[in-house]
Amino acid sequence: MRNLNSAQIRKDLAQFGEFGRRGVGYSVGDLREHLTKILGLDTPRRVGIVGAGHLGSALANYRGFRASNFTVVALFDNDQKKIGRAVGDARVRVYDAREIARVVRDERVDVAVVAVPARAAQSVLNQLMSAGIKAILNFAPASLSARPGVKVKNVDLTISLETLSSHLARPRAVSTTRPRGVRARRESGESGERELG
Amino acid sequence: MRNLNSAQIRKDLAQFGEFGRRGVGYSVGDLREHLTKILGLDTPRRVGIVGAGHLGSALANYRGFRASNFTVVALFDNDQKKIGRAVGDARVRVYDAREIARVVRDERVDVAVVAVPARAAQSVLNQLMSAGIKAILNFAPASLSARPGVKVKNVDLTISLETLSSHLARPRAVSTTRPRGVRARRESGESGERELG
DNA sequence: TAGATTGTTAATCGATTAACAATC
DNA sequence: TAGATTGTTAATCGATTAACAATC
Repeated sequence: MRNLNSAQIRKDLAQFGEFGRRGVGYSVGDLREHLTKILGLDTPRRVGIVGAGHLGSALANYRGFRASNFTVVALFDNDQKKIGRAVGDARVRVYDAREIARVVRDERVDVAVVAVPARAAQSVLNQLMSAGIKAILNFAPASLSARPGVKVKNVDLTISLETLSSHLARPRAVSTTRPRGVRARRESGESGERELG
Repeated sequence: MRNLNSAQIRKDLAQFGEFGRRGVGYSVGDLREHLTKILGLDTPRRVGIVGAGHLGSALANYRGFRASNFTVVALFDNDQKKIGRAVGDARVRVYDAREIARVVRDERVDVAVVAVPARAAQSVLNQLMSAGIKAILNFAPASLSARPGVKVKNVDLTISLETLSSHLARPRAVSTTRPRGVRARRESGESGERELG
């Protein structure tokens, strides 16, 4: 966890303009509005999910989106048994994956999610790029190549677990209330070679 | 994307010991082995997933774990209809969530995944901590409080989408092959005020 | 004017890169 | 010895923090 201080926050905010008034402060409402806009969170986004398996279905029903500007407007699959059905509580129906281009246009999909098996992921990405999608969240454990101008963000669940694993491997990262004397310092291996101070 | 150079890699590696031989180089095999160990990826980890809904089921069947040291050994749910069943291709059966402590012990679970609705997440986390779990991956859109020594890593799918959204908001991040003359520089708003050089 | 808080410049700190001695 | 490549020190760069003038 990194700590911030007031100077840094003031400086960072000033990068984007003068939002505050000297001697008075910042207007919370205005600041929130500005930041939302800067981060591109003011525009509602329409999400299309490719793959109506467990993961795709979970995402279509994900409650975390409720408070955000993201709405899932389409699910795609190539399994005829799933096409036309609704998934869970989601209002959205499953479209044939061959109709990606048409549905993206009709439903004005902004952002796509790839939730298909790894072997199908690149092909799906290609279809999405052809359909004009510029922002894609990829859950498939595959490294995909996108053309310039298209942003692919990979969510690799293995990597998430691996960072936890390194925590288990190094229990010295655990916080302690023991005073940091010579002994503690030596154990943690922190710049013990500093001679002054 | 950050670039690394050889000096930095040498320095970083040297932090953990002398893995190379001057004049010769690094042994790829040895280096890989060392790094795997340093990152704590040498020990097989046994994963327990709480919540056998769409997300939990997706994770239990996630192919990305195949090449890793993670094995899903238990699924938990409080839905009697699910308990005792297998989920998808996964060999693992669903246990009663009330048995978390016992199963964690019997199955030697190292790492837990929380894939339950937000309202149940803190309570599940508490159970996992009581059972002695020290590393938890949380998918619920809730900010949980863990006691010191317990590492909770949150995977917030909304945040992942939001970073994509900011890409859509700022198309100037798109790479271009156009030579970076005065015009291009002014557009991208990069330190144009530098006067020397 | 006194007090408060921003925007901004100057000082500090840490991380990256360059340079080079040590080693094979 | 000449060539190559590491480990490590010195130089550079950028980011964070401190200080302060501008403003209300």
